[in-house]
Amino acid sequence: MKHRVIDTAMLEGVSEIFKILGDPTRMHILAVLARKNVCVIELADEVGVTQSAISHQLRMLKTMRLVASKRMGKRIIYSLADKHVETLLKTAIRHFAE
Amino acid sequence: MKHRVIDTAMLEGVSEIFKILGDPTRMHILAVLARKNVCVIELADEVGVTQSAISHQLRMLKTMRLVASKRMGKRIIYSLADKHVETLLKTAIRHFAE
DNA sequence: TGAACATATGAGCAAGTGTTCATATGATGG
DNA sequence: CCATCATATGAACACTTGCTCATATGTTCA
Repeated sequence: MKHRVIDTAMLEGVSEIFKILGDPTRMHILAVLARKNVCVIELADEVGVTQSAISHQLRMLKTMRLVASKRMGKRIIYSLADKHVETLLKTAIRHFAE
Repeated sequence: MKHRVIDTAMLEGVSEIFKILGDPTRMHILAVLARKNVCVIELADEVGVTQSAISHQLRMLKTMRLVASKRMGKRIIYSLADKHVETLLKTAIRHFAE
């Protein structure tokens, strides 16, 4: 292996973010949240998987700081963490449209 | 499940691209190719995995039309498929830098 | 042509992933 | 305060993934 020209840590970091986005369910969750802030049950309904599956994925998305949450009455409302995430999503969609 | 507002096929497509980018080895390959066009052996050397592993990944990257190849003497030189891929990579890196 | 080099491929395996089911935890409001 | 609703969590699973090893397939040029 030659002298390293490329920052490995950066590669790991970037690919980790891509990996998160590389799953249809998570992508769907983010796409819904890009349109409106909703609770877990509504997410499950929109995405079409169980509440449990949504919860598991939300935990991951939250750990990676892609989504945020706040309690509203007896619901917990999820939203995109920041504009940054939104930009990333929209860029991706634009790129896909080609 | 409610009336579908989001294009599922699009979600699948976009997340499929992200999935490809969501692996450090593939990311590393693309990062090298963003700097120069090289043969399989040199890629293996730079990335630090076996020739076989590189070949397997290159096949995937080629199928997804992210890289292109052309024979030069006894070597096969790989390169990024187009500017489009390059843009995607650079965007990702910029986003990661934050 | 054929020995040597470059790349591709297939089987097999260990590790990782996303889902479901069952259940726990937590918070609310009557 | 406690029944109920909302969310989170853990175990188990089928499935996928990326790697290695061995070998096949090309390609070149002496």
